[in-house]
Amino acid sequence: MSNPAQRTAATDQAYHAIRSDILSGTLKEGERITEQRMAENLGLSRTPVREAISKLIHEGFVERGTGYTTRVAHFEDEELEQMFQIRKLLESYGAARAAEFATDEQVEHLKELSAEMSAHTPPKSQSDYKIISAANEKFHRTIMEAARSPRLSALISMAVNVGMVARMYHLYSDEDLIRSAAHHHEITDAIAARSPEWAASVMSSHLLAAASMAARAGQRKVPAAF
Amino acid sequence: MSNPAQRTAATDQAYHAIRSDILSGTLKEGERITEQRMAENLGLSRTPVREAISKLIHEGFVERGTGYTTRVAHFEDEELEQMFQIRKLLESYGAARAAEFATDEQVEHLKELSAEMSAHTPPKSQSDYKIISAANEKFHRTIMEAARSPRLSALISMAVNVGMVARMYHLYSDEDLIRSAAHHHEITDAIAARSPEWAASVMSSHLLAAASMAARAGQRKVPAAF
DNA sequence: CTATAGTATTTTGCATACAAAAATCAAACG
DNA sequence: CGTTTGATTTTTGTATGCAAAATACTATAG
Repeated sequence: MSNPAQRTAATDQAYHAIRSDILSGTLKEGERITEQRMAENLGLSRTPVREAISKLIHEGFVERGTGYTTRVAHFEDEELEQMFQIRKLLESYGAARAAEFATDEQVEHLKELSAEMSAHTPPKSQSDYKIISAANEKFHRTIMEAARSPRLSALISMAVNVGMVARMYHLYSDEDLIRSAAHHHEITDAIAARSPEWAASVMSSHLLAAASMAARAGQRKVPAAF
Repeated sequence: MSNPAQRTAATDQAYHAIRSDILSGTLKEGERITEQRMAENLGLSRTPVREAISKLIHEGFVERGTGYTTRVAHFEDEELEQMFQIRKLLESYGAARAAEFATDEQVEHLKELSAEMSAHTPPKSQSDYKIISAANEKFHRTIMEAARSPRLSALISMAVNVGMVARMYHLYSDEDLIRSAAHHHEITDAIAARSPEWAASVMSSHLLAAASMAARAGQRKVPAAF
């Protein structure tokens, strides 16, 4: 259009913008989205928007129907339950390996992330939710890196529908979040103590608790999160 | 080049071609790949190749280094072990769910497949191997379908496909294959008996045995689990 | 001969163009 | 009034062009 030398990664910009719109509810569940409209709104061309959408599809924020219909993903409660079960299997294993292979720097990083989450728990504002959510994501990713198994990481990233997780976060009660924070601390300690079984066990509890919350949340209606 | 608007999914074509080249070894581990060269080889433009590569990166077949270096992901020897551990986790869970959700028709089908495999075990000819292999594949797929979890199915098929092409015939001794056939029968019985724990337990044994064979076979080839 | 600086060549990221598939709309028909 | 069919407009998939970043190459200095 008129912006030739844009050196700020357009794909990232599109990705975050759309993702944010989905999480904020600006784009509602089931709403149809098109590359062109998104591109126009952002003042970008279709190419980076297209790539961003591909990524969002892979992560489960967006889904393609038959033909040219692309819409904000809506997910079944059953799927959410399944996802947590699978995560439990894979991430427990990952945590055990992390206890074995994590570097001191990674352990330190986990401590920082745990502390950050605790500092904002229970959350008092929307921004607290965002901070917790982001730190949580990074926490789990750091553990998987520490597990030193690219294949495992790839599988988990396929298994985990980030969109589902992010959108259900606001369904956690304060008690849930406090316990979650405690779990993070305990997982960190288990890894620091180099105890694979302990780490796996706590991770398992952590995700079973999450699965239970997911099931419980199925009763209520979701008013589109933060 | 001179190809007017090909309507046969170019992205899929590129994806499968590159993936296949990686699995077959045509593209070696650590080898650098560029969009342009891939596109030229396939007679496509960069765009679909680019998308295919993005997908492959996300799935862990390809990795980006710093800058413009994109190369075939390095496949550690140790990852073989990981692969079986992961498969053990996922397929045991799948077997448990199958015990819960399989239809009578599916149970019947599993019985037929087990019987067919037994009838050709130990194999006396190359065609016996092929029959066993085909029945084995169908057996596992049927269990997966019976598990009623598309996400799980997708993950397992990924885990199995990664680096595990069908050139594993000679790694199994007759004793191995006899035991494998016994496992299949027992898994079928466990599912027929609607016992998730039994099914999961036998499946676990089944894959641990396969892992052990893989370790015994050395660092070179990767067997599929019969 | 090695190291380094400067240049030339790749390689990617983004924008744009165009054709085919799909969706939308409208008119004809029951 | 509802349904179907045909034309019109979106919308996507793919190709292509271009500029900037990164790599490879070359020549020069030490």
